[in-house]
Amino acid sequence: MPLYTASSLKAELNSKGWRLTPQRETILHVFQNLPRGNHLSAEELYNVLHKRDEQISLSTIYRTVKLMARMGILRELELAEGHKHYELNHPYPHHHHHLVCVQCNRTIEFRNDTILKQGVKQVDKMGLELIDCQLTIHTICPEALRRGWPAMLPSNWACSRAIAQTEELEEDLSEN
Amino acid sequence: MPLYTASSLKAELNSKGWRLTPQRETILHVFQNLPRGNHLSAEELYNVLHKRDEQISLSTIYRTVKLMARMGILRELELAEGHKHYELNHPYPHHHHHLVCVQCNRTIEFRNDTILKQGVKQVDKMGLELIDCQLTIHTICPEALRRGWPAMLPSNWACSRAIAQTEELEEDLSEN
DNA sequence: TTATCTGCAAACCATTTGCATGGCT
DNA sequence: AGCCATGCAAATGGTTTGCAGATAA
Repeated sequence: MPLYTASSLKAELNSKGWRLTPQRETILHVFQNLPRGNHLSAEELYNVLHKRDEQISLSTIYRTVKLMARMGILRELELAEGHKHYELNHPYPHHHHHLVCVQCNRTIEFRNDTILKQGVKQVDKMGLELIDCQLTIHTICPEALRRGWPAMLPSNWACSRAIAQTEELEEDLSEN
Repeated sequence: MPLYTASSLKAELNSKGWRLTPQRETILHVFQNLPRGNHLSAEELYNVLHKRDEQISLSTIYRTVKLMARMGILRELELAEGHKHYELNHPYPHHHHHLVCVQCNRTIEFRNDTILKQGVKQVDKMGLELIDCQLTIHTICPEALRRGWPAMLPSNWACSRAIAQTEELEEDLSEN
């Protein structure tokens, strides 16, 4: 299931003059063990590591995560939360895309093989190499629509999904 | 050709309790008159307006551009340059997607009707409303590949496309 | 008239960077 | 040994926000 073992990661890094460090290996493992559908921001990754007493500096996290994204190991997601998220770049058939509500920022994953095929076709046509291919669909959820969206009332309005999301977050935080 | 006239924009804004201001009208016009394939960051838009002596504050630009993106009038692009770009959200058949080189950040537009169709299908299936649908393909250009990419040497390496891009930029700047 | 909008300046905050130390190969 | 990587702290820079005055509706 893991796409990379320590040694295959090492080989790929070394082939470019880079090194396999404990930090890089640890970070890869975190992503490999992340339940499918989850993605982490740099800070979230930092916190996950802290709980495990495997402390890695934020700088290193930012550097590693960007390196791995450029290598095609991770995928960089821009999902409207104001910061980037990362996840393993799964190949077919686990490759997927994202749908984001512009009001509540809730993200929904979906698979669609046709899109990946079109991406590959496009890249082939131009003689390029594909690193990542992601469709992002911006929508408004039904609840927001019902309330008369678009209405930008960030301080005193949120659709029920956004509220549910906030409550979930607060529960997570209070668990510690 | 323009998707919105002053009055249709006004109608859409007013229907949500918002207002048509000279600033909003001006900003829409800038995007409507932008050659197809161009996109502007907030700061670029600010500079364009300054040259025309139609000064609008950066805050207003940020607020307007975000509002219009949430309304579906503009599209927010994340093209790896470290800041967001905006362009008119053209409907079919002018709808398009982007391809970005992870080394030189050069962006190439391409059209692919199949992808938009899949996006619409996906959203319909879930009973949602589509605001925007954009495929972003990350690649490495042939020049970067030839030089042994991936190799992260930001200070002393750039593929010829990146250099060409820089030169273009410098020419643009020296024209004033 | 009143709620929205603008402009300004200050605040924010995710991300980057310089540098000295540490550690792969 | 030599070069790459890490950690820390400071800097960066795009974007947001509070507030008072201006202005659509």
